[in-house]
Amino acid sequence: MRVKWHDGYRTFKRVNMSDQQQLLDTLAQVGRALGNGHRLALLERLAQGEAPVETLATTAGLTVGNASQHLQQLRRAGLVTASRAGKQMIYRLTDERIVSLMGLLREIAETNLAEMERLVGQLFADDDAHGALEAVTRDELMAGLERGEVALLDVRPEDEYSAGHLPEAINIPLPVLEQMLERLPRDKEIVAYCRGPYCALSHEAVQRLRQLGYRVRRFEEGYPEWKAAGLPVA
Amino acid sequence: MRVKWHDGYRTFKRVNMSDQQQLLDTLAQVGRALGNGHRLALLERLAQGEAPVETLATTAGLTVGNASQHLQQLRRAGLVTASRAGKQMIYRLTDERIVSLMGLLREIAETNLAEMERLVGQLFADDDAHGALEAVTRDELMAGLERGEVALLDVRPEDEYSAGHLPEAINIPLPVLEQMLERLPRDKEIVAYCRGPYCALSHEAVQRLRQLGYRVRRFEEGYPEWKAAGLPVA
DNA sequence: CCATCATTCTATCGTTTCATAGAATAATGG
DNA sequence: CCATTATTCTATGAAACGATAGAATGATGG
Repeated sequence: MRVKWHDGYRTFKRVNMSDQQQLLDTLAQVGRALGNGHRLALLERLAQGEAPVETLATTAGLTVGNASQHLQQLRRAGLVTASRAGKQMIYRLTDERIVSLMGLLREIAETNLAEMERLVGQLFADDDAHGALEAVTRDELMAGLERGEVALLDVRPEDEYSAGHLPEAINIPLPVLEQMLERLPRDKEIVAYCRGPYCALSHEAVQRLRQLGYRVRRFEEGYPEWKAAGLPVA
Repeated sequence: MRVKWHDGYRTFKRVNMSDQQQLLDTLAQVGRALGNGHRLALLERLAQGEAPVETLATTAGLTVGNASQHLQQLRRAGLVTASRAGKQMIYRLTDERIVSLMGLLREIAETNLAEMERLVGQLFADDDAHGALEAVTRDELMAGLERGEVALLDVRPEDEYSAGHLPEAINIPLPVLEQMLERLPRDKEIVAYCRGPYCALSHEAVQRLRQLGYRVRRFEEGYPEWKAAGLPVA
């Protein structure tokens, strides 16, 4: 029973292999897809919404060719699909649960890896320097919105915002923040969010706005987590 | 800022790398740990309960030396910890959530990989041959136990059973199944379970018991999933 | 202290992964 | 049909991974 597979090596190894081990090997293929920082960056971008290769390459800081290769690998692992739209190939996540998978991976890593704690600490160091800027939790945010006490600020690029965002959120991409301050109300607390817990955009936005005298905090999650939790999006 | 790391290559690459990418790279380390079938087999065994290296090596079908290396890798990824007990090193999962992580990985793979479907189909082919032997769901099982209509059979090796098992379960390791039939009631339906959805032990047990005329089905999950769901264990 | 047992460490070899550059393919608009 | 644009494919070299065998370490029990 020689099963045709992606390459000769595996074909050889899989001969006479228990169903069990074959299943685990196939699962491992999915694990391997998560085993590279650049691919995780691509997945994080895809969690914001579908996108063509060039966009993905740019946000992940890769050459187009290299990004394409990583995307093929994600495709073989069943994590993304692609469809053609004119000259462009549009990639998207196959499954809403992939966001949960990455979230769980993150939580486990944060709990059990010292290195992780160090890096997260570093990411939050600037916040602390400005005086205990705790991130806003989901419940807090929802309560604040309910009472009309907070304004939501989405600092992601415009294309990610328009692919989906939190209800009522105002979009000011970080690079043009200072040029569009008139969009922000001065009488409410501002809560900034971006791509997820590790996305630096909202950290940066909070720092810059505080320097300008705004009352502003960071939402501890991002758009993908909000959406994956089944909460309403626009 | 040259951070000391596991090897020279990474140290070099990480210079001037964004916090962002460093975090994703560290996460990727956890992903990579899940990217090998043998390591997944080790994790599956560890989900049954802590064990020394030799036991782990045997159940995963590895040499002791090789198993040790894989375990080091899992340790570096923060997925397992080890402690010495006399001459032996006892390994265990660091976190209950790792079972959920593997479950989610499995669900996503099953939905999105054709190869996965094929292999699962193969695993279930024998059941179907004997006439639509649907696996028992968790709810069904709980209802059946409640009404006292089913007897639970744990076909895992004795050491895994004694590390924890479903309440009221009778343990008959598969290799000695025929020698211990007197432990099984003949007036109830028997539900067999083992290590998890892909574990072949309960499949095999069901086939052999049906040949002997027992009314018997398979539980669709295993001990780790039951425990991870917060249900009572003995 | 020595012999034993369990495990880890080290060196090695073959295979795989990753990034790069450049060729090939596919759709579009003249 | 040709030039352009977007993407994928192919070949290459450097680094990492995985399995093996044998040496080294660490705890135990005489």
